[in-house]
Amino acid sequence: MTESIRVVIVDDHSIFRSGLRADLDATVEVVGEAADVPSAITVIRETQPDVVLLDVHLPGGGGDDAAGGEAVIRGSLPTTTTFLALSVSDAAADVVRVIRAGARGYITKGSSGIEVSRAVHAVADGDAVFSPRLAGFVLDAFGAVAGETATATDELDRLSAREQEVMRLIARGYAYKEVAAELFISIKTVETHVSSVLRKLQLSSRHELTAWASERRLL
Amino acid sequence: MTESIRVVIVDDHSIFRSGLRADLDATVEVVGEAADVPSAITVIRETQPDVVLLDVHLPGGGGDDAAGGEAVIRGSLPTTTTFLALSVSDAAADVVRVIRAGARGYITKGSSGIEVSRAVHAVADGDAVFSPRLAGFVLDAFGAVAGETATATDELDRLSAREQEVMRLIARGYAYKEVAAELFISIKTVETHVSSVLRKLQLSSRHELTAWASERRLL
DNA sequence: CCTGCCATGGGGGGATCCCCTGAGCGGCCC
DNA sequence: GGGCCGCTCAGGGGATCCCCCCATGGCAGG
Repeated sequence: MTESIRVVIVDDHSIFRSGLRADLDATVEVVGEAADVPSAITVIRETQPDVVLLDVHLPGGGGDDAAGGEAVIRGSLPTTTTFLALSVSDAAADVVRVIRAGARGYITKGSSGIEVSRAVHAVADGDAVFSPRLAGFVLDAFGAVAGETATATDELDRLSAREQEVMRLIARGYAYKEVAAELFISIKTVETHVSSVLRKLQLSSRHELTAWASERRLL
Repeated sequence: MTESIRVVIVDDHSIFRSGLRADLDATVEVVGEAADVPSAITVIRETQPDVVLLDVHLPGGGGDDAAGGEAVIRGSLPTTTTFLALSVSDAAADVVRVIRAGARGYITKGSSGIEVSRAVHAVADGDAVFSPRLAGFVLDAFGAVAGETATATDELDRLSAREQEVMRLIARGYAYKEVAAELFISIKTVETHVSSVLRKLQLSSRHELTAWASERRLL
């Protein structure tokens, strides 16, 4: 940890590479640079850096899809390589794509050298790092994954245990007779339960019930 | 940024607080400590720290729900306060809960003082930081959010423009005649489109269609 | 003991869904 | 010009959905 961290900078602007190289502090050693995807792969293979600083808008992805770069680089290298994405953009689509391509962090180019150095250390340790404007987005998205499940409890416990069973099956698209077969009860009983569920949740059809359950991730 | 960052440590183990205070580097100034939720609120109000280092498993949440603490603290303070969660646990449920409570980062107690210092600086700048074991989890969850949206395009463009229109309305729970009124076409035409959609997507009912669209966040 | 809630079941009926067959019209491509 | 496809519309029919009425038995609370 006290040793310097070896990084490779991949960016198509040489001035930006120089600036980054100058601003990174003493604990980060730049062992290579590349301006495009093919040379990046070569440099990374040769130098085996701890972290790759990767510009999001690399040319070479082929046409308007200016961002196939990460995936290509990623797919051409051992998974042990760690990426930290640099971008002028804070668009949601860019963030998602880069993260899916395997980057462990995403910071904007407005960051100072000290901030970049800190982020480099963090991802070298395996941490995930996101710049301020992106952090909110990522956290919101993450929280949403399991989030609404919590608030649904309030309305959900107004249903009896049996009604909840029926509700889940109905919301998944089961027909009444399928629910009946699944729970070993009569179709008429299923109808009674569904009516109760719709009344208690103030819904008017099984379609709305599906949407309701879907929003709350009860499926 | 070159000034020291003022932090408050909230943890029910005094030895851990002392260790953390000793291990944090010179750029971080500990201006207060607390061992439980009520005193934490008081201390934070008085000292107005830049960052609050918060133990996840604080007692005082009331009974087995050992984690209501963050929400209580969070709800009692201005939203400008930034939280960094510390935990021995890397359970998914803990992470989700803490993030939803408003923490900007989550690191494990196995981290060194240097690592904690670095994380404190990061969240003070507005970054989001996650420890190695948690990073993978968070990134996976995040990627999943928008991941399926991308792959849905493949199946989605097999539908004609009109079919997609009808599909979206149907998936939202519109009745056939409502779709017909919305699109100024006959109910029979709607039926035809729905049949095509179901056939092309290999589904058998509008309920499954709702679930299909919901999973891909097309609503 | 009576009232309320829950789970179970039934009859009936109108609305809706889903599929079948069939058809006309306009555009695109070879 | 002749297929091929998409958009439009129609009739009919069986299955399903959702509501109305109703009843029985169990179980908890006032």
